[in-house]
Amino acid sequence: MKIGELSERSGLSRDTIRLYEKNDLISSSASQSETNNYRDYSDDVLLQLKFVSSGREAGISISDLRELMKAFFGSCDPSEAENVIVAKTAELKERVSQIENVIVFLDAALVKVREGLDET
Amino acid sequence: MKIGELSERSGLSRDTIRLYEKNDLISSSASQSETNNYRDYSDDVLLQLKFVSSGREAGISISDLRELMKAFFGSCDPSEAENVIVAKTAELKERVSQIENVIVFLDAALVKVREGLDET
DNA sequence: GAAAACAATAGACCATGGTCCATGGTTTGG
DNA sequence: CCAAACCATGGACCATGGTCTATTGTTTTC
Repeated sequence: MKIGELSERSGLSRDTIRLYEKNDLISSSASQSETNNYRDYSDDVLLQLKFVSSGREAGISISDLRELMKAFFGSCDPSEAENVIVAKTAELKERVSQIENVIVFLDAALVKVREGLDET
Repeated sequence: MKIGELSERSGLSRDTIRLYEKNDLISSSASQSETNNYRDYSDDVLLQLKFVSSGREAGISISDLRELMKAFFGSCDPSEAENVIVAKTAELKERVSQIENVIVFLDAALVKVREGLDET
């Protein structure tokens, strides 16, 4: 499919898709036509973009995602892929626990605020 | 205390502290001395910075943190503070679940990678 | 076949979150 | 008293992640 359809189906702008491609998160091939230089994207790319955008929403950087994509889909050796995935999983879990710490703090603050409300 | 000590004790650079102060995450008072324009930071600020930096590490933006700091320490009315805290808590929980989705994906990928390793 | 819609490329632009540097003033230690 | 260490201010600079624009070329569609 061409970038327009991919954009439509992925919910990402053309610009963002091109940015991701430039950063090696996805790849494409030249279209069959000899008269243009349009890029052709496979259906797989759609799945990859879904992963990428959920990763971005979760706060994972593009360069981290590039490593992960390489581990998943690239042809690098599986034991290195394993290392990357294990490492990133650990990072993400650390991140979750950081956020949960903040949530705990917020919960405590909420209790205090509500006590203040009661007294008023 | 002066900014140097605060920097030392908080683990944040002077520049970062000044950035946070400019963004109203913390505040300071003029020093007693009439001959300089140094700022003076209370011990409370140290706690606030601890919260801010853990929030930053958890990926919370400065402007979001500003709202939270206002809710905690500011003099805005408690019911609005409650709203802010509840809203931010919900956002953070959403973020956690996004990250956990990615982790699930990574776990599945890991299994596949390991199967691949076994076969080799 | 002409206009509208689409594509590629490059570069400008923007916000965010920091760091670094230059300047000039202040304080502190020896 | 003098140098070293500290402070404030402002602006430059950087990376990241993305959007917007202009230009030029290609397809679609009527």
